[in-house]
Amino acid sequence: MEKVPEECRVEDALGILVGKWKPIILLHLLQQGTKRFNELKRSMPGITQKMLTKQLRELEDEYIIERVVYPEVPPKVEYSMTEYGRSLEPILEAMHEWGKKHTLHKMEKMKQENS
Amino acid sequence: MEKVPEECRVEDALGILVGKWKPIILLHLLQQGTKRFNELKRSMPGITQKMLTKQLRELEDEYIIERVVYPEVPPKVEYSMTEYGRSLEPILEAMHEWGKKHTLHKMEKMKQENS
DNA sequence: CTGTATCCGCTCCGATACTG
DNA sequence: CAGTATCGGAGCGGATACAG
Repeated sequence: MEKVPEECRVEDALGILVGKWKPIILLHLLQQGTKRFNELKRSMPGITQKMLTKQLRELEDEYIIERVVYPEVPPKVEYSMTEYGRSLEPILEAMHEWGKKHTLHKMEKMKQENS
Repeated sequence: MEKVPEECRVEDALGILVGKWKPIILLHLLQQGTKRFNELKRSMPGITQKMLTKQLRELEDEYIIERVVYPEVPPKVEYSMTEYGRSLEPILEAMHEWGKKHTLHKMEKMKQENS
């Protein structure tokens, strides 16, 4: 119960999840642990190297994922969720569940309107 | 326990929350119930009429908020959360809490890196 | 009071080519 | 293998003017 509404921090979480490929990247890393750059790329048909790199960098900058470079030839880079990043999992799960329901809910509503 | 990863619906929820002013609009309507267009506008310094209209329409299209027009002169339009829209509240709350922690977490990390 | 209509800069994202 | 560089289109959001 607050007299003065606390400042809204929803955007801080939102900003991290926003990006065409970020939720799916996080899903892969959460479900399958450590993955190499090309493994991720192969598991996301349609993504370009540029976009994968960009989204991974942004998640890394927020300490959500970790990037480990192995100084080998050919190069090998592994990505994984940080312990901290895993704290997003309940939110992603909640959004996924809500999203599923919403898809159905919207179909219902639109059927009603077109009758 | 699923063999085949279920299709990701995080985006469906994400898409609804994305928009520069949407979280703050939802916050106002959740905390303060029904509000008129200009009440909302006054409570969001910086927003333009065009943007407020646009974001409200998008939320309405997703059945998250309800728009009631009173056929008066001057016009009177009231906005409120739908019952359905309120199902987003736990997610918004979770994102808000996570966002607060993230702000602190990031400050810590950046302090470490600059030392 | 509650909107529309325009114009316009900016960022996101895709396509493509190149590199160590 | 894992990137970087460049170009270009599309859409978001701001400023401003107009309308019922």
